[in-house]
Amino acid sequence: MIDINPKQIEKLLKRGVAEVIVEEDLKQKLLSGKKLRLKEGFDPSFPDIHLGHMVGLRKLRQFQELGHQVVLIVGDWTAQIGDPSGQSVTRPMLSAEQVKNNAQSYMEQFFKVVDKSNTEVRWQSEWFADFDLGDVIRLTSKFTLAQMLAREDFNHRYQNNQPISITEFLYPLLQAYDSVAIKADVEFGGMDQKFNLLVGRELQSMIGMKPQDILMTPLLVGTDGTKKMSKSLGNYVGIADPPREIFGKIMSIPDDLLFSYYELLTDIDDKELMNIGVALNNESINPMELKKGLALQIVEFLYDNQAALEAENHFRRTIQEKELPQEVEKCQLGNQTTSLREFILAAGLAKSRTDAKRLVIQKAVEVDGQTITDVNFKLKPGDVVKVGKRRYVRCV
RNA sequence: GGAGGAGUGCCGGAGUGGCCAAUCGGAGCAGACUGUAAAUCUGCCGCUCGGAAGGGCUUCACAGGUUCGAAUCCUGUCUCCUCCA
Repeated sequence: MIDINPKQIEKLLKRGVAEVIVEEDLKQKLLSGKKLRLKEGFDPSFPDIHLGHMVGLRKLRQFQELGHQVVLIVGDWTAQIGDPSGQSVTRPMLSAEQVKNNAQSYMEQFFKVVDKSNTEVRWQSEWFADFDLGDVIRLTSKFTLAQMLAREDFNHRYQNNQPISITEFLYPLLQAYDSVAIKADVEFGGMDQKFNLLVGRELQSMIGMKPQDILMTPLLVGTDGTKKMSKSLGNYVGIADPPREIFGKIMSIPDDLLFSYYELLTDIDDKELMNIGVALNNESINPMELKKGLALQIVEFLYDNQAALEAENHFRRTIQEKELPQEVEKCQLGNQTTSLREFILAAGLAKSRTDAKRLVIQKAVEVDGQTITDVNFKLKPGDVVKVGKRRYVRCV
């Protein structure tokens, strides 16, 4: 039932793992043949999962394949506080209503990566609904301000006279209590979760439970190549994005990111991974080709082979060969909108008349393959207007 | 309860009476180039008229006021932060 192949286990604990606490302990647990409860929590404050989350989810999936049990915690309470991790400002509270809606769509995406049949979904409200003030006081009394300030982001904010709300201190405590409630053996999370994860260990042992081990995955750098992937920074590739978009976004990552993306987001074996590293270093391969391979694999994983090939094809035609895409959006050519500028505006290709004019003057507009710099250029039905690198509209 | 500080364009953040639609950085958009929607370089980046030069309009929390003239000064309001208690 439970796979205890030491080689396999060794591999899982190495590739794409930032840190394990306590490594030796976790190894023993995995070798024991016991079915482990793998905790993963999420806050339904943002309903979208991106590739950054996928790094951890893939790890979960791999452990699942050894036969272990994933316990997914829906943080319907913590979401209302907002995770302070990595934040430099206080988060606004969400309504219980919003949280419910987000959780649903979040899970749909979650199970694109993690095996649903082997996952137990638990809502925090199962145990927090009955929490009364006494419980809260008992829970908070176990921790000190010094402990909280040991945490870097709190400390930073404190030093800089930035506000920290009391509820934010509650966040790690609630998350820790989840581990108690579901008797977690291992908790998964990104490196930015370290503090929260450690509090879970602490609380468990205070209560006389064997503390969970912690497996942290590295933070994936976003498509901008500098900051961690995050929705609010806009440098993300969403798991639910359509295939073409995923493909395109992958193609736009800086070359430097290629290796880590391969390492964290694909299943290619370690040997092949090393080869890629070498090839990148001595420039014996065109990074573009590697990027295509990466994009293919990711789209295939999230959709299927056919979608991946289609997306690649689309990329090659429209971007590399600058061909017209097969289906082009249409826009009605009204009396008022026969001039190029008006049409661009009406078709939603520019946000204002000034903006439309700017595009034309900057040589960003082509009509039937000809660059046009005259804003008053008269369009006729059938003309295809191209704005920028990849936006096309046909006049009707 | 008291003292002090802050609110500027998508974000960060200059600017303390005219030279300000407002420096700079980031994001974004575009062009060139390229082995790529990478990197690099260049331009743009409130609305509007104009091919352009240039003009008009609405902006610097909100509402009033002083002034020939205000993001900048005054009054009030709202919001936020810090410190003391």
